[in-house]
Amino acid sequence: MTTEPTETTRRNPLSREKVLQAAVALADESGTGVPSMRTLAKRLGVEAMSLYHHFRNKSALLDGMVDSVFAEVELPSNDADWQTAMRRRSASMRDALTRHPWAITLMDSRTSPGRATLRHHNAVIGCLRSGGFSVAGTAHALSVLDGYIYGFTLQQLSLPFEPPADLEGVGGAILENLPRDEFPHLAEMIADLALQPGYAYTEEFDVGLDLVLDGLERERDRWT
Amino acid sequence: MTTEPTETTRRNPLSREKVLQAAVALADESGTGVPSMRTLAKRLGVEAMSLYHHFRNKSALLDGMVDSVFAEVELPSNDADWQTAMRRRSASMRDALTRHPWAITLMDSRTSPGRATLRHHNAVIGCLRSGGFSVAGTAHALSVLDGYIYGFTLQQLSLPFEPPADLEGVGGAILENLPRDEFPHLAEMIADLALQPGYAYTEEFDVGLDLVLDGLERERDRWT
DNA sequence: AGGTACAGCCTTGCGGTGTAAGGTTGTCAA
DNA sequence: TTGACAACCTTACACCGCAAGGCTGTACCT
Repeated sequence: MTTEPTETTRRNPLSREKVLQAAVALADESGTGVPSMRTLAKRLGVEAMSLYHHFRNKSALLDGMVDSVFAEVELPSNDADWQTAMRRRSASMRDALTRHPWAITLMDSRTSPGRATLRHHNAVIGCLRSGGFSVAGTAHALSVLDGYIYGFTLQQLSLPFEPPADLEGVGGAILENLPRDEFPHLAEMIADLALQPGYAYTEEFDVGLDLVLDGLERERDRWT
Repeated sequence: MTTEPTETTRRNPLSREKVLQAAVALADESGTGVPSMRTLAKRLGVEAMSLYHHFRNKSALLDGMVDSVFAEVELPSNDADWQTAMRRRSASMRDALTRHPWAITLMDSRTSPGRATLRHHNAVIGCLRSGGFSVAGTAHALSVLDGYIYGFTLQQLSLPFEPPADLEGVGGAILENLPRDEFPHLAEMIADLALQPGYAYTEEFDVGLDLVLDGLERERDRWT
């Protein structure tokens, strides 16, 4: 009697994972942040309300998105010493946050961590513990390290240009309508650094990371 | 002929500053973040669209809010050495961001800094420069310091409880439905630290800050 | 074979959002 | 007196998250 339009529907029903994947992809494409339920549904060839069968509300979906970003982050290996392990997972973390710029803003509004997030934290703690840190010392190290990683990435994302792009043009434009006599040090810094052809803000990350890691190494045995 | 209902209107017309003040207050009260234009207008006894006579769009209002937070931050004084000056302005910065939790989330979406923001950065740069840092060294120091401050505060704000509040209760609740055999290190850490009566996450800030400042002091003369 | 339970999806509708377009009003200078 | 003009309001639109409830194909039981 009727045709069989439901075939396609039945063939590929949507799932938590498929929805999350689409949501992440959509958020990555539009720099405007998280997609709306309606646009997300449209992308999946589905009505908006269907998504609520897989997620209790939008907040749950956001939780899932954040967790899927953590899932992309390389866990610290136990083969290397803790410093190189931390260096690698820090770079991986920063890369993931840069690939998904919406994630860092999302992170601070979510309070219930997912499994990938828990696994990540557990692995990092384990790495530091077997690297010789006490429990309290691990807490200190985690606080400084993650604080630095998130904060640096946050700053980098708020820069008014793409990281490798023409810093000269933007820097010059800022310099032009900046009252140089009112903010002399700021003007000097932009002039000296940002306009230097070779300057890449991204490299600052490693400078700070090394500073933090050196400090941790020095304090490690003092932290009982 | 008509009565004079406009008297109150004429007596206190709204201004950029009054709108900003109300917006900040409203954002502080409701933990839900930035107020909508309508609720903000209602608070001011005005219709929503009236606000657009003082701000080109909502983004401009948000810029103003962020700038007004920077205006609250204590500028580094030139009387003390750079380390204590940085320690004081860091604490002041963290306090401001804690008073206005919505600000840090807002910061990364704004790209055009206001006057108070520029003044703040200029003063910090000046303090480091006269503390003996080269231009490049100041850039490094700024990157690490601000990164740490923002990142730490971001983490602190995303904790699922009020900083001084009952960590025991929440920690215990988390511990209960956490698969301890799957995340042993995480469980150990929560058990050992968070449930300790004396533990206050806030104090972690100073531990990390001292670590960063010590590192900066050590690297200062190496950075040409 | 017939009945029933149910997961998956859709429809409708509500109260909220930012803001474009244009109307109204009080003030002040010419 | 007139006109310009800033401040403010009204209306309207397209979007948002989501509560409530309807429909339909599948699966299992008797």
